[in-house]
Amino acid sequence: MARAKKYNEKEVAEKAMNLFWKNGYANTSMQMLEKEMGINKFSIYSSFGNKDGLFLKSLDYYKSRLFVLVDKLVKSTDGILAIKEYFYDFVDFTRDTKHGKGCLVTNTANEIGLESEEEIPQVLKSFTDEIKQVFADKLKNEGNYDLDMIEEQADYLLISMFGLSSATRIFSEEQLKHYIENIFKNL
Amino acid sequence: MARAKKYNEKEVAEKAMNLFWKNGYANTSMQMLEKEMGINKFSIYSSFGNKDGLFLKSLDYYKSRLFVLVDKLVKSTDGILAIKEYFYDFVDFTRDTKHGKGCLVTNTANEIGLESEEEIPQVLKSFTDEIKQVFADKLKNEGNYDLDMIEEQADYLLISMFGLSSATRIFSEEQLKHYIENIFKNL
DNA sequence: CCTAAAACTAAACGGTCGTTTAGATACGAT
DNA sequence: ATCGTATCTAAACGACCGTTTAGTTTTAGG
Repeated sequence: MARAKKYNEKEVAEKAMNLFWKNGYANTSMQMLEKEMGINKFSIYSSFGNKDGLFLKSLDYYKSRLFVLVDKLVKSTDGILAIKEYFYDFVDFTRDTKHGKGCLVTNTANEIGLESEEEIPQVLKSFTDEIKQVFADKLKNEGNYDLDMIEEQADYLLISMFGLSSATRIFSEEQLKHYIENIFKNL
Repeated sequence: MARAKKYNEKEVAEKAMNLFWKNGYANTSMQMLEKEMGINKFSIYSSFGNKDGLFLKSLDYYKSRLFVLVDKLVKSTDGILAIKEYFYDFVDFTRDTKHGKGCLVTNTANEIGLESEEEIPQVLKSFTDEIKQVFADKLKNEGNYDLDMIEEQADYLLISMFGLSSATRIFSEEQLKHYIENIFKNL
């Protein structure tokens, strides 16, 4: 042992996440991160390896924040109504930040895709799969759907979430409300 | 008059569009464009001014391609069914390319936003406004909606198009079908 | 044919990217 | 107290970015 770190890795990772969230992966440079995180590039590299490593840690932190909403959904007994509430919670979640920049996961999926075998796309893919599974489980509890129908509706809800995420960056609260109400009109 | 250009501006702009479409705005470099368009950087700059100018011309060309579908929608007498068909046409349109990269307009909107006063976001904004207006007109012809309802449903359809555009990059033909069918189930 | 202007090629510009390195500094362990 | 090691600062790395420039080639008009 020699010298102790002056910064907390969780804290600086959170700051990094906010910058990635606001600007996207490619448009967030190490120089900007250096400034925002308040530590030197050397420290960033020694703590997180490289830019991808830092982004993965940022994603971790983002997911843990989002899981508060997901957990509420999982634990609810309200069935489809709980999914609708999750959509509204998600809008509030994106509005919570100064920047109205949608969802870090969906933004990154739109930016770099989900198809590559690289680690970041894989993490994104497994997250969206997880969300879809939660939707499917909720629909299962509803009872009045056969298995094919559940798969179909879960896809519908997941894609609608992608739309909602884009929409939070562009459309007004009122327009988002109309969108959500229409999504659940026939479920 | 001195020397004549060896290339056709429309042709090279189309090639540029395909590269922008595949890779996004920021991730398409002038070097890549030089190679794809088959002409020197000097020629690109003398024909299009700069990267933004080239992108705007690419957007022009893209819109003219997409307007084939929009025109069909405008001229149709099938009301809401025509909008649904437009959604399916749009999926085919994105599938027409080797790369399954969604819609150049929505991709760019997701990448750089619609809020800045710069020319590119303004062009994107006016295009999405135009599409929304087409949706609204179709709904008007349907007769059984009041004006508030039309505004609301047009927003719903436009945001659904954003979702569909993202979805074409990630989900299967079958999943997209489920999504579209669900969108129009209650209209 | 000659000339002048436009289109071409290729190299270089300054700036920023992600990443690395050299050297100064601080501090727990002996 | 001092030594060894981990953390810090700050500068530099090569690569690529969008853009410009200098110099050559082509060709229409007089």
